[in-house]
Amino acid sequence: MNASRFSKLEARPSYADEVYQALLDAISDGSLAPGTRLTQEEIAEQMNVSRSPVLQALQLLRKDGFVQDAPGRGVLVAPLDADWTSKLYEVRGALDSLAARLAAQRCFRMDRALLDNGRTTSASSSIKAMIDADMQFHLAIYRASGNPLIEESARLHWAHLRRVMGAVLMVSGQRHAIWDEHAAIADAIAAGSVARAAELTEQHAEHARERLVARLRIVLGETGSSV
Amino acid sequence: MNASRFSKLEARPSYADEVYQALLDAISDGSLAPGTRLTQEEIAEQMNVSRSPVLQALQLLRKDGFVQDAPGRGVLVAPLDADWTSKLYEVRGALDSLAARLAAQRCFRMDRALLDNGRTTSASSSIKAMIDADMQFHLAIYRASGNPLIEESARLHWAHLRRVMGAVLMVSGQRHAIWDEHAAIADAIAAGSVARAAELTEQHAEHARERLVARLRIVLGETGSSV
DNA sequence: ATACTGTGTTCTGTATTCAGAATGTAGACT
DNA sequence: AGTCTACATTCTGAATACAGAACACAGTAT
Repeated sequence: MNASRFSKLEARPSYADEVYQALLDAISDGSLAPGTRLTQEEIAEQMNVSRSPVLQALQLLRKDGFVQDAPGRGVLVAPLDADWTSKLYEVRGALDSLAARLAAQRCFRMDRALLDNGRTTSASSSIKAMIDADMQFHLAIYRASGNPLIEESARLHWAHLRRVMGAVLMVSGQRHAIWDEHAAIADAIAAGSVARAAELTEQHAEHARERLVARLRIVLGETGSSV
Repeated sequence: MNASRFSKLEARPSYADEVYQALLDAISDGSLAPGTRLTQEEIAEQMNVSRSPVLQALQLLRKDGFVQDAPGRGVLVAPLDADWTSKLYEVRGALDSLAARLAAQRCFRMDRALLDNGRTTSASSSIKAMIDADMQFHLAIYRASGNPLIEESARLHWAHLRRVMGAVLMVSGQRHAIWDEHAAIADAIAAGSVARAAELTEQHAEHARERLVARLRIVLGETGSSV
């Protein structure tokens, strides 16, 4: 068997991984609402597996902060928390800024389609498409940074943010402002302006944080900020 | 039962958590050398539990990058990797810088004992004590930042770094330079000099990165840098 | 009526069993 | 001798079985 004519078939992901992904998706896109009670048996039955892989998946999700231990009765899809989200944005801002700096050092030229696509989706399409375009833009920068750890962390952050974004239903006017900022960031990176790219990115994260957290507080019926 | 005379007994951590911690400690402090093969049965027997909690613990550790899937035969304690470590330091630097900025905004006055303690340990004591003092210094800043997510991420980073630090056996001269930098950072934070604290911290992380990664490459017998 | 206690139900985490995949080894064949 | 195949071994991940903790409810005593 010298002729390597056969394509490698990728290893089947374990059930535990699949359950993890399925739950993560459902939680991120809001189809599992914050506060929902989950039991291992329920999930196991619905996905046609035993409780073992479900248990493992839930442990992973707990570590990531997507579910909490409910008092005694199963686990809870983590409720939305404005303070926590605000702090998550702080971390994300630092990471985004780092990624922008690194990408600018390489004068990364982003595919303009990402920007164009973002603008068009922000005008018309669904919330989901808007969030997705947003994420794709930032993911491109993470990848361009050459540091895979950034994307790894950011993926988790974005899963959390998707949840919040979906819940607060940003209006398209705000979305437009976002893509102006995106364009400026892309230009700075392509021009190799390291400091400027970092600064714009930090401001962008800060703006996004303010917009999002303020709206989240309204949705949650919170009165003031404790942070 | 109105008199609350009884101290709450804390919930017993699950076996899975305990196995996770025990393995994490052993890997971080080097008693489980990089490249060591681990089997679930071995661990289970040594810790007097069944394979179930061990499996869960290993999944967690795999997600954190402390172990890898060995080809077909068990898992492997992750080998040290200079490039990867370098990138980890990039992320840590960004987070440290953020923490320093936030701590400086609050003019956090650090307990001088941490600094004094660091200097004395760097002169005489064991490697372990030196690393510990280093970590305690940075942990204090993370806590002072008021953003618990920073400490959460950083704990993982430090577990990785402890491994590397232990492996390269820094000489005490370098250690001394570190505590000069620490003192300067603490001063800047206490003075509320946000920008300066951030800058010093970033430089500190960069220095530490260069020192550590260079030594690691020597230990690993690598020739050049691909980053 | 109210407060307390005992019991049933529910759900988790751990142990145990089971089935499948990968490696190593011995033997057969050229 | 070298190579291929069949089998034994080893190890994992999933399924099942088991024991203990937490809540809910009912019944009893005051």
